[in-house]
Amino acid sequence: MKRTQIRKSPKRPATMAEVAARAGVSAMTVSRALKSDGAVSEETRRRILATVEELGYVLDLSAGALSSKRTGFVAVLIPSINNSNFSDTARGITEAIESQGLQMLLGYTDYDMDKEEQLVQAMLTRRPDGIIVTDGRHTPKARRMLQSAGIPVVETWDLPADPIDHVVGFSNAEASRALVHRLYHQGYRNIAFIGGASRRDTRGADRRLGYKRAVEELGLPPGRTISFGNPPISMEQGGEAIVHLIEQWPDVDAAVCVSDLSAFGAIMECHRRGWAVPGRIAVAGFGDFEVSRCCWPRITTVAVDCRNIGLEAGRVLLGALDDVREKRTPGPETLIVPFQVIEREST
Amino acid sequence: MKRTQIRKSPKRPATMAEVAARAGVSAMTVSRALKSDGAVSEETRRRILATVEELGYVLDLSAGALSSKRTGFVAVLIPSINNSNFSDTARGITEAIESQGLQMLLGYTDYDMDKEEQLVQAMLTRRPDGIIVTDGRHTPKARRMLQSAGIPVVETWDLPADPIDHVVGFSNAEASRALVHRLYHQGYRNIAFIGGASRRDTRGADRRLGYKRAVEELGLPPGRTISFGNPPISMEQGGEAIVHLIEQWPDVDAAVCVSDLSAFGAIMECHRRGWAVPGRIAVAGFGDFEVSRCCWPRITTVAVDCRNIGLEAGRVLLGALDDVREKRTPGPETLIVPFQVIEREST
DNA sequence: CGAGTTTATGGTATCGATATCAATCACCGC
DNA sequence: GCGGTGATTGATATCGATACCATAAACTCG
Repeated sequence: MKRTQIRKSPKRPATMAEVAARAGVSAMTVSRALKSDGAVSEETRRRILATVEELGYVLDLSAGALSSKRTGFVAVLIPSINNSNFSDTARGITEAIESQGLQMLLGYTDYDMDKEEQLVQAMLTRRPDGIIVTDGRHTPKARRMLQSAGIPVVETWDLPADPIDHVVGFSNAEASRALVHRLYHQGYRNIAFIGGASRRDTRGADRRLGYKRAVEELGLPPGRTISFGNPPISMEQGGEAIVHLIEQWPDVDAAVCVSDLSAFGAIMECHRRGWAVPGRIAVAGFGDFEVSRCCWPRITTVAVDCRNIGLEAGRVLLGALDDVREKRTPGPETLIVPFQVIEREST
Repeated sequence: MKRTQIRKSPKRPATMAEVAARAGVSAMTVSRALKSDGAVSEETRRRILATVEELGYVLDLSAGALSSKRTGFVAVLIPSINNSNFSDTARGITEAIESQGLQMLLGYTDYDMDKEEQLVQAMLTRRPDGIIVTDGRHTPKARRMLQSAGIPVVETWDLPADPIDHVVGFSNAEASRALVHRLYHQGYRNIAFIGGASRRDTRGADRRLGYKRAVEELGLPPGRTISFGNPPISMEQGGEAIVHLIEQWPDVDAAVCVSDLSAFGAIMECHRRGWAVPGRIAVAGFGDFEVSRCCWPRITTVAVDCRNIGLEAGRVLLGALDDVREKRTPGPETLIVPFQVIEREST
């Protein structure tokens, strides 16, 4: 037996059916009126929109997602939200996809592959239309889930040897190598590396790898690396590290840091101790953070256009979604974005 | 006429019904087995989880949300994702809610009320279980939508005169006022304010207001304020501003900046020009960013525990959600978080 | 002017889960 | 051995939109 419930309470939000009834049309017509593409006469649309306004109706996309099989979500995993490089990428992604009515579902992995795996699972639970990750390495299970999710995947900030699907990135190792070569060109011969030993920060590990390759190629004294705890590496840790570095190898004349933040911390510590930068030791960073452009001495670094990585990743994803819709099946796309060594006063 | 579709394609993800059929139980039992609380015998659960694994089944929450009328989303609006104060708050919120299986839906307002209004609308479309905003002022329409959404609302980073629902924040004006008083106590008498004139950054405007009140109370020369463009304010802009400031009022002995970032930029510019900080001019900031603790001179600032604001906002929201579930109806909660003036070498 | 096409709209099935209530079964105490 | 209690499971209706197809009206053109 079905009983009609009569409620006066305006608590329960209005449904599309109610709007339809009130406007004297079918629910389907209301649905069309609320999409931009829907073919509805101008007059009807006006009437419907007025009713929507009157009832304070808000479309329920979670219901729409179920029937249309498109959620309009793009899952995005970044290592940390506090790192402005990654948040710039997230912003770029947002800019690229919001014009298509897509919305970002953001998660932080804390530089941890296991956390990434959990997040991939949690995100897939929301049935995103696509997913963008900030890494080229994953746990086997995460990889499997990404592959079999049946949605476009974009790996960014890396150039994986064996991509899952699409890629928008650059080689952290190559970038770091280029930076060391530049320092060599400037005349430095005892070059050390600070950071990047953590198993967690794979991009940092790649940068260290590039450093190692470079010192080998150039015949410089190898093995001068200092590491510290888990990412995210702080400015303070950069300061501590450079002190250890100079204690351990007093002849070093340049330090490449895994990121500008640690480079900045290192330089400030040098100031406090009266070590001239670059007189006593040159310091370079990675990432071209705002602080590096603004501090004194300004920091030599590797610049990548982080926002652009996001824009391109979003663009590639949109393209892939279009391909699915149009039943085209082009192969995965790999886009290599440029990096640039910027020489400043710290070296 | 209905035709049975036989597909070999594993493209289409498995459904709960398929898992159920394969495990020889009903869909309802699968659903229970996948929730932690569900009452299912150990033996059945094991069998179901094995089948889930075998088929690579991933729960579809977007379908679950429709029937349970709970999406598990918490919408969070922050002014900018690149500002580590706000991203720390977002991180705190995530920490607080993820234990309850809730997920954050993040949006950036770009310090723009109109954008906030659009975002509120877009977010409500996803039917979040609650919403957290980083402001106490909103467009009339945004306010109306928040009020009538029928979900708990938490306003943070502010103490609105007329709260919508719950509040977790502090008075930016009071904090700024306290900072000026501290400078006065240190002996500064010609104190200026940099930033915060934008109609967009209401927190910045409040800080400027607190400054004005303080100089009035203390009988100091008023009106020494410099503003610059729209937020987010950059380090570079802080540098430009302090130059204008000193040109315009050569007798200023201290500058309060709307944020640590502009304070840092100002200090660096002073370095470049050979103006001693604090000898020629003292500089204070707001927000206790990492750079202020690490640079030299370290920057006097107002510290707020940003992550804690997020944790508390999350906690308040969870409480409110519990209240709804248990049909309790306590009044809105207002939690005032402390701030602290930290005196360092820049003043 | 009639066949063919386009435009606007509605009816119905369906997306994939969960709420709710009912049914079954084992076990317990007296 | 019987009613009662709690644990486990299932059947069915439903959440609120959109896809898909059908239909009616208006319009096009040789």
